[in-house]
Amino acid sequence: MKDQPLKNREGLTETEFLAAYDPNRYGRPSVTVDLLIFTVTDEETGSYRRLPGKALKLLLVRRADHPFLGQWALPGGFVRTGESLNEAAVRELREETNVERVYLEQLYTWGDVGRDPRTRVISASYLSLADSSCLDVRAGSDAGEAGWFTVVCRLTQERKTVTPEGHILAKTYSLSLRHGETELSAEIEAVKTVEGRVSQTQWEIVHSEGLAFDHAKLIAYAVERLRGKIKYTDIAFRLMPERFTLTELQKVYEVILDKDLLKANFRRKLAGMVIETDGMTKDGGHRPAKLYRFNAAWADSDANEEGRS
Amino acid sequence: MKDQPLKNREGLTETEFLAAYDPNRYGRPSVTVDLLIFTVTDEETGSYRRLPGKALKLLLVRRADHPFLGQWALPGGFVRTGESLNEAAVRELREETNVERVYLEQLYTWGDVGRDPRTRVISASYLSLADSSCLDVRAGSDAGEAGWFTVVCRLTQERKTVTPEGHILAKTYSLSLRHGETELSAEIEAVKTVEGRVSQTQWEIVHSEGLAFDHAKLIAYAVERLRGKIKYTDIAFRLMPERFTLTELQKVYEVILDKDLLKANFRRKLAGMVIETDGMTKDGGHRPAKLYRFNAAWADSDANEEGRS
DNA sequence: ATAATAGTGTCTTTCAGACAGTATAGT
DNA sequence: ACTATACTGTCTGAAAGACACTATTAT
Repeated sequence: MKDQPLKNREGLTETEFLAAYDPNRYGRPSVTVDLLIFTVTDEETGSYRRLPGKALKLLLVRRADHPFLGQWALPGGFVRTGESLNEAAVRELREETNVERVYLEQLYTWGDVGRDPRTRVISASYLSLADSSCLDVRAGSDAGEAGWFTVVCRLTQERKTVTPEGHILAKTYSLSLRHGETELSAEIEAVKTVEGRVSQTQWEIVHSEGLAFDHAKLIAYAVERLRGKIKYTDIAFRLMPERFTLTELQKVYEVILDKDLLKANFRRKLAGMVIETDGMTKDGGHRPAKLYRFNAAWADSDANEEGRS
Repeated sequence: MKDQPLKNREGLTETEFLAAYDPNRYGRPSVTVDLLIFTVTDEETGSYRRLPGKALKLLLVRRADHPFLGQWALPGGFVRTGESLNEAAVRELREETNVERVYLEQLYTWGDVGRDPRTRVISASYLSLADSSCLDVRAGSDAGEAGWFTVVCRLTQERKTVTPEGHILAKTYSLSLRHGETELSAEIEAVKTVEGRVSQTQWEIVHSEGLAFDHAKLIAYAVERLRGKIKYTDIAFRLMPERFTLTELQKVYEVILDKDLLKANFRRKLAGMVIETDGMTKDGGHRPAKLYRFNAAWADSDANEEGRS
């Protein structure tokens, strides 16, 4: 607004100030992005003229170095100086899966001290969803082993304690990840405390086996979030191929929500989000189904999304 | 699982590896927390026996140094080495407002390059809500001026463009912040792009006057989030005093949502969240109202809260 | 015919929205 | 009586949940 440069208390102009600025005045943590890349695959039922089931899969990589050598971790890496947080997430995603144009959304940033034994690390977690037919399932040009793990995350306990000033709601999730012979498991608790006019939610790992860092927590959090958002947004379609039957779509919802839905109601609810194509399935032993595609003109009500919050 | 220590490719055990680890191998950005501290205050209507109106207020501090010297910014600061992200937010909140036990929730982490001219800065934004009667309104033991700004954030334009492969939904918000003679204004766009099976939302500042950094974006995002959450959680009560009338509560909803609500419906919807007390208002020229308090046993359905998503 | 899936019709309950009405203090 | 607020009753229509029913293919 003024043409003559402002000076601060030391009498420096902004240019002078910036030239003298020492970026190391405050300790600097390392910042990483961690990716939760989910997809849904068909699982053969084997038996005669039955439709394949669906499984929710998550990509994990095996750690080839300390710390947590040999354990499984979420793909991710350090944010570089010249790239934004989102760009780092896109880069890591491409490095791990060779896909680029898929759904990617920032979830939560984890910043506890001691999360990483090497140094102070703050990690922004990103949720990514992809159609399995677009993915090289032998993922990872990156070094080391990678694998798609079948995810089962189940609410196993819900405790509510009423206190004089409020209540405590503790939910325990058991998380199980399977890939071939490898089975990882963990138990995570989400504790919500309401006390007077204050409330707070905390996620804690009760126990974790085979998973590196605090990644069990990040996974449980992401699954919960996925479950929440699938109810009121169109994210499920990010997991579908171009054309699909309504039964396939319903199975995707069911595997994510970990519960069965009623067919008639499901179809009514999703009617506006899909468009009938002229294709039909013509496989085996039963009535063929119409193929649908996503109605890209459908607009959800939620503005707060970061490709949400 | 094994008692004999694992060694990596260089033959180092974990202890050896950690001792040799160079934390500066990757560039380290600075990390800050930025606080969006909202409260609701009474605004005198002046005129005869009328109830006071309500205003949504946000705490801003005036920058006493470069960059953006003299402009207004969100309170916040660097995360220290020994404290978690949440702890840093709690500390900054205390430093700015002398309150500690209030609602605090992580919102989103902003990591664009060039957000801060000093150095690479990544900022986790936190939403805080407090009852104005708990706050020292002359906020800030911290150096410099601070002020509670009346927030008006209004959706001024909504453009939907249908493309062959999807659609683009652009929402323009006009943000206005007033505190005494000072008036800050900005225009922010939230652009959601749906293209085939990919979607993405981006927030951009169209113009910003008097607000430092990209804080206009953080504010618009927080207001949108607050509007979203007030509909399905109990956060509104974090802004209320111990006892309140239903009309007061309704006015808080109205000032946040920036629209009028129908009384009968509002009361029906909130009936389960409040408990009648035996108090009554006994002020002026009209029928007295019952006083209510928050029903702390009320449980919202949303697990995904930090301190949701 | 039968197995297995595809797809529809409709009843009930719940809830949001709209509106009209009654009640009660101070002056 | 009048003003300004407090509070209630009820109609409507949309959406969610539950369930029963019909349709169509390959073998």
